[in-house]
Parts: sequence; C-alpha cells; structure tokens
Amino acid sequence: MKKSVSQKTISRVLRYSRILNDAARDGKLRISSAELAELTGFSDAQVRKDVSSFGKVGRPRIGYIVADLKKVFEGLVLQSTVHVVLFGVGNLGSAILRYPGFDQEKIRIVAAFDRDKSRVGREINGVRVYDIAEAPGLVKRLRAQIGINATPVVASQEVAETMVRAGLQGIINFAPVTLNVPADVFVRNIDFTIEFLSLFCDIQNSGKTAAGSRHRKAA
Amino acid sequence: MKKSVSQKTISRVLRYSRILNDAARDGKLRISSAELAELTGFSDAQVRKDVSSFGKVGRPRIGYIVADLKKVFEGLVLQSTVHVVLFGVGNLGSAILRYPGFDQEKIRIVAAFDRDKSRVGREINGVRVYDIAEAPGLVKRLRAQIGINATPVVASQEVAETMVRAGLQGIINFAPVTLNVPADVFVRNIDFTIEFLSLFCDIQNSGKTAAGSRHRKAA
DNA sequence: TAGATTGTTAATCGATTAACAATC
DNA sequence: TAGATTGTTAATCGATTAACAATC
Repeated sequence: MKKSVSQKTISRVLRYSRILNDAARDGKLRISSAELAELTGFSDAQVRKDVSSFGKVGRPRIGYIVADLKKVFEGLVLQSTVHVVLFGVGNLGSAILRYPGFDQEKIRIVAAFDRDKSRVGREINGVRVYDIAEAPGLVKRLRAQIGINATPVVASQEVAETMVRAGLQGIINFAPVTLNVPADVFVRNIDFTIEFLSLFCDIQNSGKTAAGSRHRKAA
Repeated sequence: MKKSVSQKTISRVLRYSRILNDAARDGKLRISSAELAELTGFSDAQVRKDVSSFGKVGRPRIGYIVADLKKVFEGLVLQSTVHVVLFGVGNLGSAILRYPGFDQEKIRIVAAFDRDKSRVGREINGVRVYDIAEAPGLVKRLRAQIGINATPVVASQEVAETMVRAGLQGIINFAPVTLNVPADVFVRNIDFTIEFLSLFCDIQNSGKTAAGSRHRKAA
C-alpha cells in the first residue's frame, strides 16, 4: 500500500530532486541531510522526515547515496511524461509555451487553444494553436491530463468549464479568480498579485518589529 | 500595537478583497461569511476568523457591510503604491511587464533591467529597460522595494546578490533555484514546474484512493 | 420576541522541530 | 571502539474547524 505523501512534502522533494541532479552531474557520491538542509533552507530534521516517507534510503554515519536518493524520488514522483494543454495564447500564454524548464521535468505542452481566430493555426515553440472548440476532442486524443488557464479573468470560468467537460483532471490557473469546478478536479492558483502583496506585508511587518521594542530573530 | 496577521491569512484576505470590489461594483450592500465562503471555497468559520483579526467589523444577524469590510482590508493591506523592478526581459519578463492585473492593486513596475545590450533602451508597456549595472542607482532613486527575478537559472544567484546590494527588501523569484540571500530579505518562489508536478501527484493519489478499497470523500 | 449571524473559545488536525536510540 | 548520521518518536507549534454564547 502506497503511503500518501503530503503536498508540502512533495514540493520540498522536488527541490531536493533538482539538487541531487546537480550533485550527480558534479560527480558527488554522497550527501547528508545537513547538506540538503543548507542548500534548500529547510531544517535537517525536515529533510530526514521527508526522505523517510519514501523508505529507508540513507545509512547512519554515511548519509544518503546520491544515486539512490535520486532513484527513490524519480520513481515516486514522475514515471512518464505528463501531457498538458494551454488555454489562452496571449502574453503570458506565449511565455509559458516558451518556458524552458518543462522538458527536463517530463512536462510536455501538447496543444494550445485560443478563441481569437488570428492566433489559431500558429505554432509557438513547436506547439500548435487550435480553436477552443477543438479542445474536447484533442484533449482526449492527446491524452492530456492537466490544463493551464492563461486567459483573462472574464473568460476564465467558461474556460474552466470547457476544461472540465474535456475531461482534464487538474488546472493550473493564472487568472486572479476562484474557479468553480467539481471537487474531483484539482486546481492550483498561481496569482502574481497575491504573491506581491503578501511579500510586501512581510516586509512591512519586519520593519515594524525591527523598529519596535520586542526583539525577534530574523527568520 | 498591531497584531501580526499570518501570511496565509493575508493571501485569503486578498481574495476577499477582490470579491468585495466586485460586490461593491454590483451595488451589493451586505455580505455574510457564508457567502464569502461560498465564493472563495474556504469555510465560513475561516472567513470569520480571518476578518476578526482586523477587528469587529460585522454585526450579528446582519453580516458585513460591504463598504466597511472593503475599507478595513484596504487600510491594512496597501496604503500606497509599491514600486517594483524587474530583472530579465526575456519571454517571461516581457509577459510580466504586460501583465494587466497590477495597476488596480497598487503594484507598479518602475524599471526593468537586462544584461543583453540589445534589449537595453527598449520600452515595454511604458517601462524602460536599463543595463543591469544601473540597478543600484535606479532602485534607490525610484524607491523600489521589491525585485522580480525573471532571469535564467544560471544568472539568478548573481542577480539576487545585485538585488540585495541595491537595497531591495523582497524578491519574487521565478527561477527554479533556491536563492541564497540574507535573512532580512524575503523571497517568494513562483516555480511553475513544482506546481505542475505537485498537482499531478494530487491527481494520481486521488485516482488510487478512488479505485482502492478505502473510501474517501473528495476534498 | 424569534431567528440569524457574528465573534470567540475550545477541540481538532496537521506539520515542524527537537531529541535521541539505533547503527554503521 | 568512538564518532557521526540516520530514522523515528515525542513535543511543540500553528492553523483550521466546530460549536455556541453574545447580540442585533
């Protein structure tokens, strides 16, 4: 029986995974939880906890064998390529189509859709742009599982419904709205303004506490 | 004394805030925690908890007055415009410069920097591109507080150090690397591949549990 | 008044950290 | 062996949820 690994653990493991790739390329053979902690900014206990949810990989006194740890993560994280489709080929959509980081991670954008006829038929970084009406058919044919919403706010809910009808199981949503979808469809919101504003709050709060009477360690 | 509001609360409040703007525009006068819950997908208890950290705004039996709630959030969240600078005017950087959602939220990109001479001097969506060497001077002159890293992985650590030297207090990092910066500089990582992969994990896990013997409610 | 909805407390849940026995 | 580092347990911390008294 597969133990279920929490979402937070997953996202940390993906960071470890990248570091291990670098380490392997540099010819490094072993790595300790303390080193991984140093390189990611997490605690060493956190690293060991995360790793241990994948089994007993390390050895006391030795640490982890880079190749072993790499293999453990690869196995559980991504076996085969994920097929993704993009909705909305505007500025952001085009940039996503040209994003260089997906190939190495087995993420492949297999088609793009737009409502604007002038964009349909184009090809960007090897990905063809289709009319949005073709989405349901193509999603099935290309076995896509995840959809990206890079359309404007006003179009987003309708596009989300198209995605659900097409059978996509997950949505990466770049529009700053809450999409209304069935509970079995997963949504990840990437909301630029919220990131900026929450970062700004951190800055302001740190300013206050630093200037204030109460002393606090910088996180 | 200002109670410190957690980062998670902040990001939810920003969602409420947008809904309130829409509601106000539609002429809606009152709104309940249950309605806000429905529109955001959070629980009603969560909504009330979040709101209560800003004081007693609502009234039993009545709910919240839209205008009042709006005002409370505005006051604590953003008083004045935040000045932001962008590093790296490639595909992603250009798309960010053209992102339409910032203006309404009092986020202004005041300058962009690139190492590539062919990009320097251009203007994108009203924002001038400067040589990266000019960053320290311009950051101070334009009173920028936050920097965006949209440069490739290989350049990112060096760019981060430039940002720190320039006096920026926060970094929105789009590169899939851990930036090494002093503890008093805040970093928000927006990592596309990690979002995809962790979403994919959710999908796979849901598939397993749904097909398996153990029954679980869809989240 | 009766009914509905807030504000808040207490209970629950989950995630992180500390600590240390196991062990190579 | 002595020393170092894992795996894991228990303690802590924080965030969410449930529940209900206050109250308009």
